[in-house]
Amino acid sequence: MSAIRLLIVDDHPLVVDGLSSRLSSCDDIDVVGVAENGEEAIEKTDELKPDVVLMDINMPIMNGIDAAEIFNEKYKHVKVLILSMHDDKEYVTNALRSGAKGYILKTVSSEEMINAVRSVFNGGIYYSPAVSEILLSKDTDENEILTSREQTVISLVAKGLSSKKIASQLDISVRTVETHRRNVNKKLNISSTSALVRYAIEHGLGGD
Amino acid sequence: MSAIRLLIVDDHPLVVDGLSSRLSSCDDIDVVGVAENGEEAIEKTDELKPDVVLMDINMPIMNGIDAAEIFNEKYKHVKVLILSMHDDKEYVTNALRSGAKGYILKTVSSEEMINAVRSVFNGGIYYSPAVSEILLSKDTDENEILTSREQTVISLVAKGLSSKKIASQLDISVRTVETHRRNVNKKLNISSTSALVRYAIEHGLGGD
DNA sequence: CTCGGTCTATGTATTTATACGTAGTGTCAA
DNA sequence: TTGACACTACGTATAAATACATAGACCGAG
Repeated sequence: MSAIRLLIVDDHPLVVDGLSSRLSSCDDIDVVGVAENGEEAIEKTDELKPDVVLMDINMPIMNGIDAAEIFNEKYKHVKVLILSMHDDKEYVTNALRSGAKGYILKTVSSEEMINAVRSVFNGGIYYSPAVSEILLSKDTDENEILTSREQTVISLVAKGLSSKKIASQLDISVRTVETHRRNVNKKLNISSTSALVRYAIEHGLGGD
Repeated sequence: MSAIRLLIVDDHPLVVDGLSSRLSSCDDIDVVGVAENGEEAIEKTDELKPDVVLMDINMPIMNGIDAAEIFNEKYKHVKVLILSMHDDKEYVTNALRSGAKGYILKTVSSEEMINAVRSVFNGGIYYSPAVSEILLSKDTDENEILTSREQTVISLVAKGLSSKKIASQLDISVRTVETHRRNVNKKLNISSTSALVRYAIEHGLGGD
């Protein structure tokens, strides 16, 4: 049985080098290449023919989610395993929606990461325990109780716009913006702009 | 000549493991231990006797800056090398102010990281080229035009405290807090709390 | 000693945000 | 058709923030 051909995609050379180094002691995993962003990973796939792509999300030029979608379209045999620091349900569900076969956090041990690579190679879907917990959580993700419009508004708040400017941009009245803010505050049990900005940034609604 | 005793401090096991693995091929560097936060690093120092501590900034329980300050007080012979993803001048200057002998970004190659470890061990101060550029930059970092007090105030704003609460905490009048806020807004050309919070978070003044 | 910078604080005025309440309109599913 | 939901918006009230201006006290450097 031949080794798993692994492509590592991360814009931090230290991370890449460390992973490569660590994996060099695995007989059944062969690091066939590295890439610094999603686009480069895709470009190298024909040449490198990876079985599994271990990929970060936040990268320049093309992020891991967009790349995973393309892999899912054009290279169905290539399994994407996301390696991310983000443990928000939002990120996890977006990744899986994009076709990734697994999601592990950067907090996991090397052993678990190696197990994850093996699992997805063998056709499984791998979530680290912490991620499983997030997905199975009975606690509804707060973003899911926010309407689309509310998310739009707080995203703009998080970009630093005042309610007046938001109203202008969305062509609605200031009073409507304030109502949306009030509704969000109530749903999330917060009562300051600061907390609202923080929430937005921490939940992928930072507006950037 | 004996090997450099290196202690790696990072809350991401994958990073730690990768670095250890990579460094295991260096004859002159001996990874004598790892720690997941600043406090643990300090606690292990008597036992492990590291020459150099390669340490991240953002970690639970005690961040790298606070830890570096303590190293600088209690273990002067131990050289702290910061390994961080943050390239803000603020982070760099805070780190160096805390006594760290070097600052490299997580974007550097393994070779450079190894060189950095050697440099600080040999008594030098090491900045990666990108960091040097930041420090030599003619562009004044906005944080540098904020007074210490102003930074304190906006840090608390970013933590979600109202001006009234900040006044109470700092034992000054609300009007003084407002004046500080106004001065900051003027210097940074912003005019909303949301933009202020965002600025603070993005420039290491998030108050966390 | 002088001067600049920082911190503190107040007067005045206006705008903005938070919060309670209410309700019309449109859409969609049952 | 009805009801639920989302979006829109206003009345009322209060608190908080923004902005302009001014100035005293203290400290440190020249």
